[in-house]
Amino acid sequence: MQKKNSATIYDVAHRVGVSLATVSRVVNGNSNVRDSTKRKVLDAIEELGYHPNAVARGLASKKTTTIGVVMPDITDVYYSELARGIDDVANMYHYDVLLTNTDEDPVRETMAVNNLASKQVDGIIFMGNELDHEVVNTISGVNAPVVLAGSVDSEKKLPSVNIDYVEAIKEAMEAVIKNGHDRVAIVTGPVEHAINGMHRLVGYKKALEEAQIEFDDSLLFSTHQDYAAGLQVAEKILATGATAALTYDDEVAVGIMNYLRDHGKKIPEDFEIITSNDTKFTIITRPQVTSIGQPKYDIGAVAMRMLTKLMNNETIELTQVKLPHTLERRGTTLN
Amino acid sequence: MQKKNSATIYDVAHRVGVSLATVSRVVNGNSNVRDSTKRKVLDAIEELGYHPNAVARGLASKKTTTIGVVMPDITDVYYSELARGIDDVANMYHYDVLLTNTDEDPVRETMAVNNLASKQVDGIIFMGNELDHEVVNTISGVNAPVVLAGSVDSEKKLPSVNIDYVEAIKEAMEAVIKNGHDRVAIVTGPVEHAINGMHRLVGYKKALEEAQIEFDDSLLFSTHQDYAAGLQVAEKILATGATAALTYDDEVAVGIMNYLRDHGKKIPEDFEIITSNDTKFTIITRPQVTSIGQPKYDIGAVAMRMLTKLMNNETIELTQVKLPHTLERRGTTLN
DNA sequence: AATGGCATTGTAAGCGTTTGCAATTTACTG
DNA sequence: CAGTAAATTGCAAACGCTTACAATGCCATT
Repeated sequence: MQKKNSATIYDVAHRVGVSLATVSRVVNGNSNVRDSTKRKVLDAIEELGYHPNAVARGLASKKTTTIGVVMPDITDVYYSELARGIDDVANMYHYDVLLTNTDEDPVRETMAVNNLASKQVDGIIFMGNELDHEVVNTISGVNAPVVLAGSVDSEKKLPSVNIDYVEAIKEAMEAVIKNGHDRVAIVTGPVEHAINGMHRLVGYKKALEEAQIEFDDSLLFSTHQDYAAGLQVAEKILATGATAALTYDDEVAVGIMNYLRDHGKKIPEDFEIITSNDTKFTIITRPQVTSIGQPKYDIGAVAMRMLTKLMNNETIELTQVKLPHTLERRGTTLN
Repeated sequence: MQKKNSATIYDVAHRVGVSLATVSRVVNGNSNVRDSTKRKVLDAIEELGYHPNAVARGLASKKTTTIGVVMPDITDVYYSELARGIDDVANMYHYDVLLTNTDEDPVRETMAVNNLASKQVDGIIFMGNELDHEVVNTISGVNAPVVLAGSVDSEKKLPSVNIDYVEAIKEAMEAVIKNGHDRVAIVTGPVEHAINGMHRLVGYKKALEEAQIEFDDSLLFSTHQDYAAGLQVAEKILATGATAALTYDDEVAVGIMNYLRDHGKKIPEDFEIITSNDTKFTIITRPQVTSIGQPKYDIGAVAMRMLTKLMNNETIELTQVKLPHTLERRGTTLN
C-alpha cells in the first residue's frame, strides 16, 4: 500500500541530507555517486515510497519516454497485431504507448499527430492505408521522428517497414493463374490509395502481363473491409464469370467464400480465393483460407526498433524496410 | 508546415505585449479577457504556430488529460472492442489513452499500474479476467480513480461495469437444457479466477439445480483462450459423453466445433454449443455460433464515462454497473 | 468629483525534475 | 606533507505552464 500523497525528490534529499542533484543521480542510475550514499538514498526512497514524477521529469529533460501510435482501428485484427509488436518492443526499451484510433480519417489523423506532438512524445508510429498529402505534411512538421508501419507513402520520404506488396500480390496471382484461371477478380480498397493503385494493382497486372492475359477492369472491385462487404461483392464477382479472387482483407475473403458456398459453388474446385493478411480468420473457417503470409507482429516490432534508433539519433542505413512475405497455401486454393 | 522549435507561451505574450497569465487565460478559454486582447492573442498564436506544451501544463496544473488503460492483450478481439468503446468516449472528453498489455500476468499488471501512476494519469481503466489480491492493493493505493471494465473483483471494492455473468450463463444453460441435454460440458479458464469460479460456474450450477440435474465435475474443463485449445479439448469433451458445451471464449468454441464436425458430428443436431463473447468469430463460421450477447463496446464506453465522473469528483450513485446481455441464437443450437 | 465595485490584467510563486558548472572531498604522487 | 588530479557533491537556473492574489482601469453612482 503506497501513500496517496507521493513523496517528492525533495523529501528524499532532505531525509538523507543530500542535495536534489544527488538523489536525481541515483534515481537515474548514472553518473558517479559514492556507494555508501547511493545506498542511503535508495533506502530513503524505499521508506518514503518515492516514485519519480514522470511529468516533471519530462519537462526538465525534454524526453517523455512515451511514443504515439496512430492506427485506423484497434479492433481490426491486422492492425492490432502490428500494435502488439510495437508495444512489446516499446516496453523493451521502456517506452509507453499513447494510442489513437483514426478510422483512416485524414482529419483525425492530422489531429492525432498534432495532439501527440503537443504531448511531447519522443516518437510516433503511424499506420493507415493511405497517407493523405496533408497528413504527410503535418507529420514532417512534427518535431519527433515518425515511422510508418504497414503503410506506404508514395513519395517514400518517411521511414517505413512493410512487405513487398507488388511482389506478394504478383506471386499470389501467379499461383492462381498456374491453376488455370484467367479471369481472376481483385478486390481492394479505393484505387486512389497508393497501396491499392500503386502496389496491389501493379502486382496484379504484372502477373497478368507475364501470363499474357489481358487486363479487364470489370474484374476490379473496391469494397469496405468487413464481412458484410464480402457477402455483397460476391454476387457481382460471380456475375463477371470470374473463377478466382484475390482480396485485400480477410473478412471480405471469408464473406465471399461463404456467399459462394451458399450458392452452390465448391471451394476451391469451382472458385479459388487468396487473401492478404493471414489473420486468425483464415484459420478458423472451413475450408481455411489461402493467404499471403505477412509477418505482422514483426512489422510492428521492427518499426518500433527503428523508431528507437531514430529517437536516439542513430543513423539508419536503410529507411525503407521490406520484410519477407510468404504464400500460405490452405483450403481455398488447389494443390 | 509548422516550425520545428515551437514557440512558448512567453513568445506569444511578448509579441502581443501582455503577460503570460493573459495568454494562458485565452488558451484555456476561460475567465474574462477583453475581446480585443483575446483577438490579438489568438492572432499571435496563429502567427507563431504556438501549441501549448502539454507536459508543462501537466506539471503546473496537476492534470495530464491522459488516462491509462490496462488490458490483457490488444490482439484479443473481445478486449479490443472494449478498448474501442473506451477510446471513443475518452476522446469525446479530450483524454488521451496510454495503453498497456499485460497478458494477465499479475506482475506486469502491477508494474503497469505503478507506471501509469508515475506518469500522472488522471485515471485508469483496468481489464483482466482476474484481480490478483496484490493487484487490487496497488490499484487502491494509486492516487487516481480506477474503474474495471469487463472484470470483477471479488470484494467489489472497485467501481466496475460488466454484464451479469451468473445470469447470462444460467440462461444459456437453460436454453441448452430445454433442448433436452443433460450432459453439458462447461469450458472456462482457471476456476480460481473469480469470474470463472464465482460467476460462470455458479450460473451453470444454478441452472443444473433448477433442472434437477446432478453436477458432474468431469464435465468441467479449463483451457487457454485460443483456437488450438478448442481443438484439443474437444476430444476430451466427446469422451465424457457430453452432448453440448458452454464455452468462455469464442475461438475455443470454434475449435471445438471444427473438431467435432471433422469427426463426423452434426452441429447442432448431435452437439450444441453456446459461447460467451459474441465476437466476429461467431459470425463468419458455418454454422454461426450461438452466443451470449455482450454489449462489449458499451461496457468500455460506460466504464470510461464513469471514470470521467470520478476524475471530476462527481459522486456516483451506482458503482457496480451491470449492462444487459442477450442470447444470440445462431446455428450451433437448435431452434 | 469622490467612491465603490466589477472587469481586466499583471506578478510571481510554484509544479518536481534535470543538469552544467562550481565547490568540496578524497586519493595519489613524489 | 604539499600539490594535483579525480571523484563526489551541491547550487541554482532552467523546463513551459497555471493560478492565487494584487494591482490597475473603467464606469456608474451619489
